[in-house]
Amino acid sequence: MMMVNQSQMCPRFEKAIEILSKRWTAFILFQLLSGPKRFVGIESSITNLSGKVLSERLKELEAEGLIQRSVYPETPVRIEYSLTDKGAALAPVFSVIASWATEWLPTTAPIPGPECETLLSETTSGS
Amino acid sequence: MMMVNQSQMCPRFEKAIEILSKRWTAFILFQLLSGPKRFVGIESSITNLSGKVLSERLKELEAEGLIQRSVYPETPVRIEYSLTDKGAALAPVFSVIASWATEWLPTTAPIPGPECETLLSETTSGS
DNA sequence: TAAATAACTTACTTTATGTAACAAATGATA
DNA sequence: TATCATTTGTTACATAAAGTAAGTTATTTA
Repeated sequence: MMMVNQSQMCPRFEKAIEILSKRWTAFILFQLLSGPKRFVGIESSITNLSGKVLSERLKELEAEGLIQRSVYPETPVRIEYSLTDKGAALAPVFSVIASWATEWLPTTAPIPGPECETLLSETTSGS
Repeated sequence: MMMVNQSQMCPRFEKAIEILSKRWTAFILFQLLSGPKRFVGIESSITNLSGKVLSERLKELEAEGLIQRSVYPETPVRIEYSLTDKGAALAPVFSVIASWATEWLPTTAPIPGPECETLLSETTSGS
């Protein structure tokens, strides 16, 4: 029997969705949008993300060319993760998602959290 | 010990990312962007998506108000899934992702697939 | 009554993720 | 030199999510 790629999608678009919809990757990328961060910094900023999976994701994202890993041999060693140009180019994606969330998701905040408007910093201006 | 929500993210934005980054949901929503589809139509258009998970996701998306389930009591019964206004409002998200993919992902097409440029237009010829 | 068809469900297997203890790397310090 | 403190991971094991394939329901036709 002949195996057929039945997807009607552009392979690059499909790949982009695969990257972004893998669990935790979008959160990790978003956290790095605001600047370089260390391992524990990312870990503690994302609820329920385990160090084990963060380690896997960081390797995957580095392999995809979305983030860069920089080692600073201080005492103790400091390792920073930052977005590459390719990764930083995803900013508009998060901006559009934020716009949609603002318009369509209920606010339902039992405890008032941080102001949403400020969270996307320089990317907040509508497209 | 006091439990603290350590996330620095806007709850609505976090929710949006959660929805979109759950496995298969983005693909399902994208498929519905081009118009209402039946269960098997969605299933066959997304490689490796099982009927079991599709069934779960469709219920979740309906519960979120992103899609609508319509029953047509014909012979045999026909059930169509379509985007609500809330769901259709996600179109720009996919558009921006597609732009990013076009600019930053390698084309690496061993077999030339469908033209990427046409895939996000509402006028895409249906399956 | 039985077949045909679409839309799911259920039981079971495989894969992904969470948890918590442990190892590797680094320079300061004894 | 050797040990220590600190950060960054990694490993072993348990739990949760997803894949597979057979079964169920509902309906009309024969």
